[in-house]
Amino acid sequence: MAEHDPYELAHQIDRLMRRINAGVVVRAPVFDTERVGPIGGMILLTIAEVEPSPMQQIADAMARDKAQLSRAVSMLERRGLVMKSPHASDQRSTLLRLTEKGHAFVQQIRATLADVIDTALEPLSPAERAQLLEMLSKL
Amino acid sequence: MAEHDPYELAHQIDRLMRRINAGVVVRAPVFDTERVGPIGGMILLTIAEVEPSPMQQIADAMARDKAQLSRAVSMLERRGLVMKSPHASDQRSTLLRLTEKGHAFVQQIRATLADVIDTALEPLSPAERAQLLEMLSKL
DNA sequence: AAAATACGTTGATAGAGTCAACTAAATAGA
DNA sequence: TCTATTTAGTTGACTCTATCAACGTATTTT
Repeated sequence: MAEHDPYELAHQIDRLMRRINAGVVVRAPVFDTERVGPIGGMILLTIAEVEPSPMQQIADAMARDKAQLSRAVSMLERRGLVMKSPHASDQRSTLLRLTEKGHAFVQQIRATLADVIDTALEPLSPAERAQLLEMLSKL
Repeated sequence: MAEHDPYELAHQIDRLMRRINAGVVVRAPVFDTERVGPIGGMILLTIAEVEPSPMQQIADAMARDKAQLSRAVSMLERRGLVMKSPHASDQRSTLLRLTEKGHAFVQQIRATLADVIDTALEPLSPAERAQLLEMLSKL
Protein backbone atom coordinates (compact mmCIF):
# COMPACT_ATOMS: atom_id res chain seq x y z
CA MET A 1 0.00 0.00 0.00
CA ALA A 2 2.12 2.85 -1.28
CA GLU A 3 -1.04 4.87 -0.98
CA HIS A 4 -1.20 8.24 0.70
CA ASP A 5 -4.64 9.45 -0.20
CA PRO A 6 -5.50 12.39 1.99
CA TYR A 7 -9.04 11.21 2.57
CA GLU A 8 -7.58 8.05 4.05
CA LEU A 9 -6.10 10.28 6.71
CA ALA A 10 -9.46 11.87 7.41
CA HIS A 11 -10.95 8.44 7.74
CA GLN A 12 -8.31 7.27 10.19
CA ILE A 13 -8.51 10.37 12.32
CA ASP A 14 -12.27 10.10 12.41
CA ARG A 15 -12.08 6.51 13.57
CA LEU A 16 -9.54 7.31 16.25
CA MET A 17 -11.62 10.17 17.61
CA ARG A 18 -14.73 8.06 17.65
CA ARG A 19 -13.00 5.29 19.50
CA ILE A 20 -11.67 7.68 22.11
CA ASN A 21 -15.09 9.17 22.49
CA ALA A 22 -16.68 5.75 22.79
CA GLY A 23 -14.15 4.78 25.44
CA VAL A 24 -15.00 7.85 27.46
CA VAL A 25 -18.72 7.28 27.11
CA VAL A 26 -18.36 3.69 28.30
CA ARG A 27 -16.56 4.89 31.42
CA ALA A 28 -18.93 7.79 31.99
CA PRO A 29 -21.14 6.05 34.56
CA VAL A 30 -18.04 5.63 36.73
CA PHE A 31 -16.34 9.00 36.45
CA ASP A 32 -18.88 11.49 35.07
CA THR A 33 -20.49 11.96 38.45
CA GLU A 34 -21.68 15.44 37.51
CA ARG A 35 -23.21 14.35 34.24
CA VAL A 36 -21.53 17.02 32.13
CA GLY A 37 -21.21 14.83 29.04
CA PRO A 38 -18.32 14.71 26.55
CA ILE A 39 -18.64 18.36 25.56
CA GLY A 40 -18.85 19.54 29.13
CA GLY A 41 -15.70 17.60 29.87
CA MET A 42 -13.81 19.10 26.95
CA ILE A 43 -14.88 22.56 28.02
CA LEU A 44 -13.72 21.98 31.58
CA LEU A 45 -10.36 20.73 30.34
CA THR A 46 -9.99 23.78 28.14
CA ILE A 47 -10.91 26.21 30.88
CA ALA A 48 -8.42 24.51 33.18
CA GLU A 49 -5.66 25.21 30.69
CA VAL A 50 -6.34 28.87 30.17
CA GLU A 51 -8.27 30.16 33.15
CA PRO A 52 -9.23 32.76 33.78
CA SER A 53 -10.31 33.76 30.33
CA PRO A 54 -13.31 35.11 28.50
CA MET A 55 -15.85 32.86 26.90
CA GLN A 56 -15.01 33.90 23.38
CA GLN A 57 -11.45 32.76 23.86
CA ILE A 58 -12.58 29.34 25.03
CA ALA A 59 -14.92 29.10 22.08
CA ASP A 60 -12.12 29.97 19.68
CA ALA A 61 -9.72 27.53 21.31
CA MET A 62 -12.29 24.77 20.88
CA ALA A 63 -13.42 25.88 17.44
CA ARG A 64 -16.99 25.91 18.65
CA ASP A 65 -19.88 28.30 18.42
CA LYS A 66 -20.23 30.81 21.22
CA ALA A 67 -23.92 29.98 21.49
CA GLN A 68 -23.16 26.37 22.21
CA LEU A 69 -20.53 27.37 24.73
CA SER A 70 -22.83 29.82 26.46
CA ARG A 71 -25.39 27.15 27.14
CA ALA A 72 -22.84 24.55 28.17
CA VAL A 73 -21.23 26.98 30.60
CA SER A 74 -24.61 27.72 32.19
CA MET A 75 -24.98 24.02 32.79
CA LEU A 76 -21.50 23.74 34.29
CA GLU A 77 -22.25 26.73 36.47
CA ARG A 78 -25.46 25.15 37.75
CA ARG A 79 -23.41 22.10 38.72
CA GLY A 80 -21.00 24.29 40.65
CA LEU A 81 -17.98 23.49 38.47
CA VAL A 82 -17.45 26.84 36.80
CA MET A 83 -17.56 30.42 38.04
CA LYS A 84 -18.15 33.59 36.10
CA SER A 85 -16.50 36.83 37.11
CA PRO A 86 -16.47 40.27 35.53
CA HIS A 87 -13.67 41.30 33.25
CA ALA A 88 -11.75 44.19 34.75
CA SER A 89 -11.54 46.40 31.69
CA ASP A 90 -14.32 45.11 29.46
CA GLN A 91 -17.80 44.91 30.84
CA ARG A 92 -19.14 42.94 27.90
CA SER A 93 -16.83 40.11 28.74
CA THR A 94 -17.12 37.42 31.38
CA LEU A 95 -14.13 35.59 32.77
CA LEU A 96 -14.50 31.88 33.30
CA ARG A 97 -12.65 29.89 35.87
CA LEU A 98 -13.04 26.56 37.62
CA THR A 99 -14.33 26.27 41.15
CA GLU A 100 -12.57 24.01 43.62
CA LYS A 101 -15.08 21.35 42.78
CA GLY A 102 -14.36 21.99 39.11
CA HIS A 103 -10.64 21.47 39.57
CA ALA A 104 -11.21 18.22 41.40
CA PHE A 105 -13.53 17.03 38.69
CA VAL A 106 -11.05 17.90 35.96
CA GLN A 107 -8.58 15.54 37.64
CA GLN A 108 -11.08 12.74 37.25
CA ILE A 109 -11.58 13.57 33.60
CA ARG A 110 -7.88 13.68 32.93
CA ALA A 111 -7.30 10.33 34.57
CA THR A 112 -10.04 8.73 32.53
CA LEU A 113 -9.00 10.31 29.29
CA ALA A 114 -5.38 9.34 29.84
CA ASP A 115 -6.49 5.78 30.40
CA VAL A 116 -8.64 5.68 27.28
CA ILE A 117 -6.05 7.28 25.06
CA ASP A 118 -3.25 5.12 26.35
CA THR A 119 -5.33 2.13 25.38
CA ALA A 120 -6.10 3.56 21.97
CA LEU A 121 -2.44 4.33 21.33
CA GLU A 122 -1.21 0.98 22.52
CA PRO A 123 0.16 -0.03 19.11
CA LEU A 124 2.51 2.95 19.15
CA SER A 125 5.83 3.13 20.96
CA PRO A 126 6.37 5.97 23.45
CA ALA A 127 8.64 7.66 20.93
CA GLU A 128 5.95 7.47 18.27
CA ARG A 129 3.35 8.87 20.63
CA ALA A 130 5.52 11.84 21.41
CA GLN A 131 6.08 12.34 17.72
CA LEU A 132 2.39 12.12 16.96
CA LEU A 133 1.58 14.73 19.56
CA GLU A 134 4.32 16.99 18.28
CA MET A 135 3.04 16.79 14.73
CA LEU A 136 -0.52 17.50 15.78
CA SER A 137 0.64 20.45 17.82
CA LYS A 138 2.15 21.96 14.70
CA LEU A 139 -1.18 21.98 12.94
CA MET B 1 6.83 22.06 27.23
CA ALA B 2 8.22 18.66 28.11
CA GLU B 3 4.61 17.77 28.55
CA HIS B 4 2.95 14.78 26.94
CA ASP B 5 -0.44 14.77 28.58
CA PRO B 6 -2.68 12.38 26.72
CA TYR B 7 -5.66 14.70 26.91
CA GLU B 8 -3.61 17.26 25.02
CA LEU B 9 -3.55 14.78 22.19
CA ALA B 10 -7.32 14.41 22.30
CA HIS B 11 -7.64 18.14 22.18
CA GLN B 12 -5.37 18.48 19.16
CA ILE B 13 -7.03 15.69 17.25
CA ASP B 14 -10.41 17.20 17.99
CA ARG B 15 -9.32 20.57 16.68
CA LEU B 16 -7.86 19.08 13.54
CA MET B 17 -11.00 17.11 12.79
CA ARG B 18 -13.17 20.13 13.35
CA ARG B 19 -11.08 22.24 11.03
CA ILE B 20 -11.22 19.62 8.31
CA ASN B 21 -14.96 19.35 8.74
CA ALA B 22 -15.37 23.12 8.64
CA GLY B 23 -13.31 23.28 5.46
CA VAL B 24 -15.53 20.71 3.83
CA VAL B 25 -18.70 22.46 4.95
CA VAL B 26 -17.47 25.75 3.54
CA ARG B 27 -16.90 24.12 0.17
CA ALA B 28 -20.15 22.16 0.27
CA PRO B 29 -22.19 24.61 -1.85
CA VAL B 30 -19.68 24.05 -4.66
CA PHE B 31 -19.14 20.31 -4.61
CA ASP B 32 -22.00 18.74 -2.63
CA THR B 33 -24.36 18.90 -5.55
CA GLU B 34 -26.37 15.98 -4.20
CA ARG B 35 -26.72 17.42 -0.75
CA VAL B 36 -25.58 14.31 1.07
CA GLY B 37 -23.91 16.18 3.94
CA PRO B 38 -20.67 15.29 5.73
CA ILE B 39 -21.90 11.92 6.92
CA GLY B 40 -23.27 10.97 3.54
CA GLY B 41 -19.91 11.81 2.04
CA MET B 42 -17.99 9.70 4.53
CA ILE B 43 -20.32 6.80 3.90
CA LEU B 44 -19.87 7.06 0.15
CA LEU B 45 -16.09 7.11 0.56
CA THR B 46 -16.24 4.05 2.77
CA ILE B 47 -18.48 2.14 0.42
CA ALA B 48 -16.17 3.00 -2.45
CA GLU B 49 -13.30 1.37 -0.61
CA VAL B 50 -14.99 -1.90 0.23
CA GLU B 51 -17.86 -2.40 -2.17
CA PRO B 52 -19.71 -4.53 -2.44
CA SER B 53 -20.24 -5.22 1.21
CA PRO B 54 -23.00 -5.57 3.74
CA MET B 55 -24.26 -2.65 5.74
CA GLN B 56 -23.03 -4.01 9.03
CA GLN B 57 -19.49 -4.07 7.73
CA ILE B 58 -19.71 -0.45 6.64
CA ALA B 59 -21.11 0.48 10.03
CA ASP B 60 -18.25 -1.30 11.77
CA ALA B 61 -15.65 0.28 9.53
CA MET B 62 -17.02 3.69 10.36
CA ALA B 63 -17.63 2.92 14.03
CA ARG B 64 -21.20 4.07 13.65
CA ASP B 65 -24.56 2.71 14.62
CA LYS B 66 -26.32 0.52 12.09
CA ALA B 67 -29.53 2.49 12.61
CA GLN B 68 -27.83 5.69 11.58
CA LEU B 69 -26.31 3.99 8.59
CA SER B 70 -29.60 2.44 7.54
CA ARG B 71 -31.26 5.84 7.32
CA ALA B 72 -28.33 7.50 5.62
CA VAL B 73 -28.17 4.75 3.02
CA SER B 74 -31.85 5.18 2.26
CA MET B 75 -31.15 8.82 1.58
CA LEU B 76 -28.20 7.99 -0.66
CA GLU B 77 -30.34 5.45 -2.47
CA ARG B 78 -33.06 8.03 -3.10
CA ARG B 79 -30.42 10.26 -4.66
CA GLY B 80 -29.33 7.47 -6.95
CA LEU B 81 -25.82 7.18 -5.53
CA VAL B 82 -26.04 3.80 -3.85
CA MET B 83 -27.57 0.47 -4.85
CA LYS B 84 -28.71 -2.39 -2.67
CA SER B 85 -28.45 -5.97 -3.83
CA PRO B 86 -29.16 -9.25 -2.10
CA HIS B 87 -26.38 -11.19 -0.46
CA ALA B 88 -25.93 -14.53 -2.20
CA SER B 89 -25.69 -16.75 0.85
CA ASP B 90 -27.29 -14.70 3.62
CA GLN B 91 -30.73 -13.35 3.07
CA ARG B 92 -30.64 -11.11 6.13
CA SER B 93 -27.84 -9.14 4.62
CA THR B 94 -27.89 -6.45 1.94
CA LEU B 95 -24.89 -5.66 -0.18
CA LEU B 96 -24.17 -2.01 -0.84
CA ARG B 97 -22.40 -0.66 -3.86
CA LEU B 98 -22.09 2.66 -5.63
CA THR B 99 -23.96 3.44 -8.80
CA GLU B 100 -22.16 5.06 -11.71
CA LYS B 101 -23.41 8.38 -10.47
CA GLY B 102 -22.14 7.45 -7.03
CA HIS B 103 -18.65 6.75 -8.33
CA ALA B 104 -18.54 10.04 -10.15
CA PHE B 105 -19.67 11.87 -7.05
CA VAL B 106 -17.06 10.17 -4.91
CA GLN B 107 -14.41 11.64 -7.18
CA GLN B 108 -15.71 15.09 -6.38
CA ILE B 109 -15.64 14.37 -2.68
CA ARG B 110 -12.10 13.03 -2.84
CA ALA B 111 -10.85 16.05 -4.69
CA THR B 112 -12.40 18.43 -2.18
CA LEU B 113 -11.24 16.48 0.83
CA ALA B 114 -7.72 16.23 -0.53
CA ASP B 115 -7.69 19.96 -0.99
CA VAL B 116 -8.95 20.67 2.52
CA ILE B 117 -6.59 18.23 4.17
CA ASP B 118 -3.59 19.40 2.22
CA THR B 119 -4.31 22.88 3.49
CA ALA B 120 -4.73 21.67 7.05
CA LEU B 121 -1.49 19.70 6.91
CA GLU B 122 0.49 22.49 5.33
CA PRO B 123 2.84 22.89 8.33
CA LEU B 124 4.01 19.30 7.88
CA SER B 125 6.60 18.10 5.39
CA PRO B 126 5.60 15.33 2.96
CA ALA B 127 7.69 12.90 4.98
CA GLU B 128 5.89 13.86 8.16
CA ARG B 129 2.51 13.49 6.50
CA ALA B 130 3.35 10.00 5.36
CA GLN B 131 4.52 9.20 8.85
CA LEU B 132 1.36 10.59 10.40
CA LEU B 133 -0.82 8.49 8.15
CA GLU B 134 1.24 5.42 8.87
CA MET B 135 0.92 5.90 12.60
CA LEU B 136 -2.79 6.45 12.39
CA SER B 137 -3.19 3.35 10.25
CA LYS B 138 -1.60 1.31 13.03
CA LEU B 139 -4.27 2.32 15.48
C1' DA C 1 -36.55 -28.39 17.21
C1' DA C 2 -35.71 -24.66 20.33
C1' DA C 3 -32.77 -21.02 21.83
C1' DA C 4 -29.61 -17.73 20.93
C1' DT C 5 -27.51 -14.69 17.81
C1' DA C 6 -27.17 -11.58 13.74
C1' DC C 7 -28.92 -8.16 9.85
C1' DG C 8 -31.43 -4.42 8.79
C1' DT C 9 -35.58 -1.24 9.61
C1' DT C 10 -38.22 1.91 12.31
C1' DG C 11 -39.72 4.89 16.39
C1' DA C 12 -38.49 7.80 19.91
C1' DT C 13 -35.48 10.80 21.95
C1' DA C 14 -31.25 13.14 23.44
C1' DG C 15 -27.36 15.74 22.26
C1' DA C 16 -24.47 18.58 19.25
C1' DG C 17 -24.05 22.14 16.10
C1' DT C 18 -25.70 26.27 13.50
C1' DC C 19 -27.92 30.58 12.41
C1' DA C 20 -30.30 34.79 13.29
C1' DA C 21 -31.89 38.26 16.41
C1' DC C 22 -31.06 40.94 20.37
C1' DT C 23 -28.86 43.74 24.46
C1' DA C 24 -25.13 45.98 26.09
C1' DA C 25 -20.52 47.61 25.77
C1' DA C 26 -16.40 49.08 23.35
C1' DT C 27 -14.07 51.10 19.46
C1' DA C 28 -13.37 53.63 14.99
C1' DG C 29 -14.25 57.38 12.08
C1' DA C 30 -16.12 61.80 10.73
C1' DT D 1 -17.95 64.52 20.34
C1' DC D 2 -21.42 62.05 18.13
C1' DT D 3 -22.50 58.39 15.18
C1' DA D 4 -21.56 54.00 13.02
C1' DT D 5 -19.49 49.77 13.38
C1' DT D 6 -17.81 45.97 15.79
C1' DT D 7 -17.61 42.69 19.64
C1' DA D 8 -19.23 39.65 23.90
C1' DG D 9 -22.60 37.01 25.46
C1' DT D 10 -27.58 35.28 25.64
C1' DT D 11 -31.64 33.25 23.73
C1' DG D 12 -34.92 31.08 20.26
C1' DA D 13 -35.55 28.08 16.63
C1' DC D 14 -34.05 24.65 13.95
C1' DT D 15 -31.29 20.81 11.72
C1' DC D 16 -28.23 17.11 11.92
C1' DT D 17 -25.99 13.45 14.45
C1' DA D 18 -26.16 9.81 17.63
C1' DT D 19 -28.10 6.24 20.52
C1' DC D 20 -31.29 2.92 22.31
C1' DA D 21 -35.02 -0.24 22.21
C1' DA D 22 -38.19 -3.02 19.70
C1' DC D 23 -39.38 -5.60 15.81
C1' DG D 24 -39.40 -9.04 11.70
C1' DT D 25 -36.71 -12.07 9.40
C1' DA D 26 -32.92 -15.15 8.73
C1' DT D 27 -29.03 -17.88 10.45
C1' DT D 28 -26.37 -20.47 13.72
C1' DT D 29 -25.83 -23.08 17.94
C1' DT D 30 -26.85 -26.72 21.06
